[in-house]
Amino acid sequence: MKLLKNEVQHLVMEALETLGGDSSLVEKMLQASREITQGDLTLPCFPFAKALGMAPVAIAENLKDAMKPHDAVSDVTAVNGYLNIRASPSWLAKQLLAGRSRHAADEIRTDVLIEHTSANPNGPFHVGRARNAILGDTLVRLHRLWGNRVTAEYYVDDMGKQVAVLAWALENMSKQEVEELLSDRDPVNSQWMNKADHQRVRFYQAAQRRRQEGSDAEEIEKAIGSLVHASEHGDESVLEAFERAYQPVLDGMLETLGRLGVHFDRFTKESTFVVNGDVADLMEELSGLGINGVAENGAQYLDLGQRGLKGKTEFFYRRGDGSSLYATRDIAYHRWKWRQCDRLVNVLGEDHKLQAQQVGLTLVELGERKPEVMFYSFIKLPEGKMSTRRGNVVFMDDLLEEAHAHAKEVLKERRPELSASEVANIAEAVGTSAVRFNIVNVSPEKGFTFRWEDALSFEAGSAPFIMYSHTRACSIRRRVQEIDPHAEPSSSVDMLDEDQMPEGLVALLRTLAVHDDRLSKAVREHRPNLFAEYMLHLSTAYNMFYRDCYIVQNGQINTFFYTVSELARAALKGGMEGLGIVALESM
RNA sequence: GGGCGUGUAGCACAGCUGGAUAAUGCACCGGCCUCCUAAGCCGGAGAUCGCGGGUUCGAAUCCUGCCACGCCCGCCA
Repeated sequence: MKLLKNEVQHLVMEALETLGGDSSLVEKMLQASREITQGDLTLPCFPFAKALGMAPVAIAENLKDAMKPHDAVSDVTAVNGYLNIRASPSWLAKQLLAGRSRHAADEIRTDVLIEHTSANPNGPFHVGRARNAILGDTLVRLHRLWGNRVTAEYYVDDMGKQVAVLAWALENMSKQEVEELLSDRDPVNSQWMNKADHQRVRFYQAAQRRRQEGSDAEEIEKAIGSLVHASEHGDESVLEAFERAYQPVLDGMLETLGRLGVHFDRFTKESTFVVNGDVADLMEELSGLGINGVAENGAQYLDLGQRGLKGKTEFFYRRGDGSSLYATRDIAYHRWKWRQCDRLVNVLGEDHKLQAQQVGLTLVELGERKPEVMFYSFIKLPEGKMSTRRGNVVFMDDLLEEAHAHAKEVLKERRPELSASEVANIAEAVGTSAVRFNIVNVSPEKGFTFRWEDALSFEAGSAPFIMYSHTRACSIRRRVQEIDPHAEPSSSVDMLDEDQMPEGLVALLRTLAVHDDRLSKAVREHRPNLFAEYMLHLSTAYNMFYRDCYIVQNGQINTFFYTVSELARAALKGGMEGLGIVALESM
């Protein structure tokens, strides 16, 4: 609790100095209490024992007695060698009501560029890719909640083999031929028949099959090879043909993502840096580096082993034919990105770890900084790995439909009086929010197994749980305004005496007070799950407050409670937006 | 074979820059709707923190060995 720490750290330091202890350690050691029931800040006294020649238990006791009283502190205790400091709830309330709980502006807000998703535009968005989009978009939103200026960027892979296969198939195969080749597979869900990503992926899949099994596989390979070659040398007519092939697919994917609340500020095409010459310039510059090496056929690489890379140390950036590689273009892209931000973050699957290291080391070699990377591990199905080729994928479009349908069922049972359009609206919000939360709630580097029952769970620990708390706060506001249309939250209200404050109120005040502590950590360490956890705590705290503190009773409005409720409502709403959960006012 | 990551109640997940009785949810058991929405609240039970060593006053947390799982080790993207 930084709010409290700012206030009392010097008191703890002074108390420690009276015992002759090294107060410079206090800054680091005075930390949020692990046992929330014990207090808000805790100083473990063990590290001071040796220097003071005193038992930790005695140090804690002495510190307790030496601490000067302060408005912000309601209680200081010494337990088992820990000095526990509890914030005064009424002091907390005053700070919160006066808007002083936000971290000070000394924690700089910056320009951040976050690249995420960047999936190849060759087919519908599936759940396996969802982690990138949802984590990335959440990170974007959390940075914005914190106050940073953010550009969310999608790097479009508009050249190379995958797009070439798609373009070739659309040019050279008929719809009928495609369906014949794929006759052993499930047909396109009729609901998505007219969605270009679902339509065109069939061409891609059929072409893949012909490339592998067809009698003319060799010729096809040749044709595709020449397209790839042309695109890599910046042939604009080929690149334009590619774009005509993938753009409708990308649009379909973005429609799906939009339904999840995932949006981008900018799309940057990979070919940009080939066409504008940046890649050629870059390769020229790389070839002049001391760690440059040349293979027999003229291909070039950097020996990153000399810069500490383990395992395979040769990093190839130029083929024997002189063309660039994906990673080379990525480096050109990164230099371009660095010219427009202070902080650069990439969201990447764990399969990109080596490549990210190569790109990072090369950037350093060129005098640039490494980007920050949020890695996540893949989503798998209970049956095993997801694979487009084997056809065991869950499309995001289908998941969202399921989630919507499930929410609708729940809703019909709970709120039979709602109209069809209200039901549709709420079900969509609940369904998409639940899907997002299910993914964002787990730590990115942990493996994730997609289970329908988890994705569609609406109970405690889910997005609807948070949404529900928020609607309660909204409902209360509506009631207050019905009673008195001019009712306003007020920062100058009579508060309850500290000893009369109910448990739920105190819990809520304490939770609101640590909002920025948790947000700043989530943003700094790119760990959205930490903030998701906070939002669950906040919702629980609001529910306790709701239980203990009647804002409207016998037609009378309790302005203090109402003010606290409104603070919580704002925090809930802001936090929900930060997580991409739809903040409904009624559900 | 080498590199990186993960391993915490039946399941899922937090805590990991060393500190108290390892937090939370699901499932399980028991209570709460004449009272601001019960998608809620209260209580109960459930954990050799993968296994073995080491460092330390103190280890889920740090070091080391082993085991299991994932990812990578293309002049692919």
